[in-house]
Amino acid sequence: MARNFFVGFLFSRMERSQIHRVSVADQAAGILRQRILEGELRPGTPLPEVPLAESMGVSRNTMREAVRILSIEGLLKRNIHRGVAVAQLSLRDVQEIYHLRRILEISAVHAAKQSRSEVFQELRAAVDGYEEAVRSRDWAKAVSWDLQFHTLLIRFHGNRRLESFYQKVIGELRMGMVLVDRSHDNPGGLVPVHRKLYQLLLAGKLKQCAAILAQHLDDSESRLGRIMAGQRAQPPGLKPSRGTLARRRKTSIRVDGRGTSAVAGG
Amino acid sequence: MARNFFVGFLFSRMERSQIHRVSVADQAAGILRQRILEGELRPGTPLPEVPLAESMGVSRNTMREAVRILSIEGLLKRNIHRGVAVAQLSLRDVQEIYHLRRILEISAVHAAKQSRSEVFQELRAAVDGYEEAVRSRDWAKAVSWDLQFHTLLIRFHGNRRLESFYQKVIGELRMGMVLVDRSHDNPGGLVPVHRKLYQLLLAGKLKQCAAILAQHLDDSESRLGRIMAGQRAQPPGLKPSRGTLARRRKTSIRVDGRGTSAVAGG
DNA sequence: TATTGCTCAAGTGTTCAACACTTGACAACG
DNA sequence: CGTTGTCAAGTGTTGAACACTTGAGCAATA
Repeated sequence: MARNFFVGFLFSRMERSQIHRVSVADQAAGILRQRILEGELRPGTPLPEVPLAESMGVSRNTMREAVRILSIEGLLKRNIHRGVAVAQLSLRDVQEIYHLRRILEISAVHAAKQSRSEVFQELRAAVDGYEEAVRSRDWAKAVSWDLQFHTLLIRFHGNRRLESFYQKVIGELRMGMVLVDRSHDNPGGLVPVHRKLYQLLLAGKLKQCAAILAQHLDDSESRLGRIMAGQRAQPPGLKPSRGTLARRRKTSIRVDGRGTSAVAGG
Repeated sequence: MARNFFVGFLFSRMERSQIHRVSVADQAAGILRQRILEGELRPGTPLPEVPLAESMGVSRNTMREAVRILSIEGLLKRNIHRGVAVAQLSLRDVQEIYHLRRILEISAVHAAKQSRSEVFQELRAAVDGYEEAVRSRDWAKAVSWDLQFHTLLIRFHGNRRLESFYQKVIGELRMGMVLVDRSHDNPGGLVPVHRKLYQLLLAGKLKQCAAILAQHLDDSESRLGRIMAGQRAQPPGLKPSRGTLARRRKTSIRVDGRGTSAVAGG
């Protein structure tokens, strides 16, 4: 018994989660998620099961599990017997998501006082990283730091379920943002706002911080809404609606997306 | 064209959703979900894939899809290579869930004014149904009406994502509640509170309503917490912890659960 | 005695091949 | 011009198969 105590002490820091033990389906879902979130697979892109599975070197059943995961997350849309496609955010979706962000982030700011300081350190890092990314004109990274900042706000709630839900919602939003052409947008202007939010938070001026955050979210929403409205009317001579799923030709999946994607932060 | 108009008119009431077009995996997940939520399958119950699939007459792959769905919903817990089991709520989980309910329901009450009256009708029906169920001592139905009332509150947000998230969370809570023995609890006392909430809502006294709701949620949480704490110490002569998954013997699944389950409302 | 190593059964993770069914497109037809 | 077959492509589902992990029992060992 005494020996067991020492053994337990010595090995108490070994983390079980370090051991690479994730199912193939989860890994496939992860890869696909990354491709979608990075804009390699644009919204609306159909994803036939067989070539998709082959392109990743997994079986069709395993790929179906992966697809199931992502469709529950909202990144893919399944139409029964008609296949899956990368989900497309409507304007109403964007409104819903920003409505959620207002509820969750603002209440998070109000709950910020009793929290520990580690979150503040990470917030500071997010602001600095954001600024650095904008300075080097790395927009993909800038968006990441931007959303990271807001995700950290949610941490003030100290609620795992809420965090994962928020993460999922932000994922959807990010997917919707990839269709925004970077030339239309300059996310660099949002750095001062984030810095201001951080300073107010640090000073404990929560009401003021919440007010500015609300304004910030309103601005972001209307900006994204405008861009999406313009984007939707972009193909000038075409019919406005081609149905939800464009019928796929015999093309294999375009692993090369290489779009000029990304950037319209929040 | 004119013909098409008439045809469209004649068939406009035929609902696409009526046509039985749900995948088998979804149906299996639905059945399993129902069994869990009704307490037929208690928290901690291991669910081996093969007999489970056979008991529903579906293939193992299909059942794996169903299991995947429910594990994402949080109703099942998957341990890799060790099988799945009905999830068990910890006290921390309960705290988290009630924290969420406070955030979501109270802000919903505050957003209640600009909403339509149809929600009020349904709220009224929920209160009446609750009272009726308590009068006839049908506790399962009483819990349903109780949770239905709170779900309707969320409708004031008018946010589909939020509604489905709340639904999921309530599902988890309900699963946790099935281990509460009905003899320890009398949910009938909560009818007046619900009626009061409804009346305040109808009168537009939102702040007062929110205050009572907060109190109500606090009470429910501490009540459930007390019961769970007592429940956890229930098996007196046994070791307190047998690991997360009790190792299964060669028994087939007990399709007959027949526990004296349910009832500790919110 | 406590530890180590071995074996074995049970169960999960994953793949593969097959078939039924649905869908959309195209051509033949009235 | 609208309707009706026909057909290929793709999904939904099944069943069997095999590799691998896990836990438990049992013997060998120091």
